Amino acid sequence: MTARLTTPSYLVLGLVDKLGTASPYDVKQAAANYVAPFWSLPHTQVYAQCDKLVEAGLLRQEQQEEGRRRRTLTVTPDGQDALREWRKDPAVVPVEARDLGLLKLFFGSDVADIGPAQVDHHQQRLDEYVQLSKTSDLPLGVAATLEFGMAYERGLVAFWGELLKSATKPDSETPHAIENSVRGQ
Amino acid sequence: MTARLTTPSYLVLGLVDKLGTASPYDVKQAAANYVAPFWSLPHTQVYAQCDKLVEAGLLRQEQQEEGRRRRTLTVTPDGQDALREWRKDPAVVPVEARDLGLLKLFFGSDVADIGPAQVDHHQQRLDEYVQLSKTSDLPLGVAATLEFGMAYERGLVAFWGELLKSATKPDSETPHAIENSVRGQ
DNA sequence: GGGTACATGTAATCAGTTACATGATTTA
DNA sequence: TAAATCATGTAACTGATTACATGTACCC
Repeated sequence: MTARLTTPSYLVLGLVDKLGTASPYDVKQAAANYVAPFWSLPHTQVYAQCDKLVEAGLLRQEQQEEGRRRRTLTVTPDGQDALREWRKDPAVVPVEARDLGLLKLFFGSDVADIGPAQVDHHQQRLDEYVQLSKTSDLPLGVAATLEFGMAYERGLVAFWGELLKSATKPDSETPHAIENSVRGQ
Repeated sequence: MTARLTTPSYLVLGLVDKLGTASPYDVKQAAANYVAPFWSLPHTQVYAQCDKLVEAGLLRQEQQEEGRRRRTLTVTPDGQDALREWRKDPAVVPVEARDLGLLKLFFGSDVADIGPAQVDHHQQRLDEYVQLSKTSDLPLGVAATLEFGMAYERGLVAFWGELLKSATKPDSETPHAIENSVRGQ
């Protein structure tokens, strides 16, 4: 209880909970596979958070004395409580887009310069999500976040695509053309 | 040239450029008014970046010796070059959503617990953007980012709203219901 | 036997936030 | 003249990244 828990803490705690029993490495893998697109963290963070959670009594740890000295982590009852509390807490933390492309656009970048790469990028991510969403038996929450991801990428593909279109036809450069296209997507 | 420039550096540089001549305080104000919703930074950051940019020769600084010791900043030709380069660079830096609500959803939060606050929050931000977008004579880039912001908030209102709807009618809890509603927005 | 992926860490650094601090103008 | 806001900073901290390091198991 000494150390304050941050979102990455709960991310690790939640993943261990999801996995049942897991080594930090398993957590790292799970993070890379499931949450990476919308909340990634390097393996050093995973290890750091595991230590913190063990110290706080939210994770129980057993370590092999030999060989790879693999650690095995399990969520303790205290950990379960903490996780339940966290899940229930409706407090909204405002998120900032912090999109570099958007910022450049704000500062007057030429859409012809940066637009095409944006479209490519978001189309590619969209394709990945669509592929992932075809996996059967996804838990509801996971499916929902994937749906969100797809809607988001679709929106961005449309946003940049539409900007490009109106940039090449300078006479139709009205903001409303953009708005409608994004909304309509 | 010694210190590496980060996105906040360019944000400050870009704002000074936009303002023509500005004190760090002006930059702080401009940041709060224009870019805050999607890329905010505290005033200490503004001052730190100004120092860095002056040292790098991208900003020129004149300081009053008396009174409020106000600093006046202008973008140097080198600064203009750096800014132009930056604006042109199409490199895409992937953004992570890092949305706490989404993460909780991923870990199985009950939509009834966290959904309503999400809807309220995003609706409120949407209203703010709509209000802002009514300002006349917005530069094209600014208008475009605002349009993006509105599309984003609209999407999130729809996303959580739809989740809430399907959560209360358990028999229609198919992912497709969610997908269609978000997409259709 | 040698390369690759597994698994785990440490140490240094850094960007960014929070808290604290202060004096200068303006306005009621 | 007192309060509010203007304008500028310093210092401490901390969450997180980057770079470095190392030994284990598996597969060809």
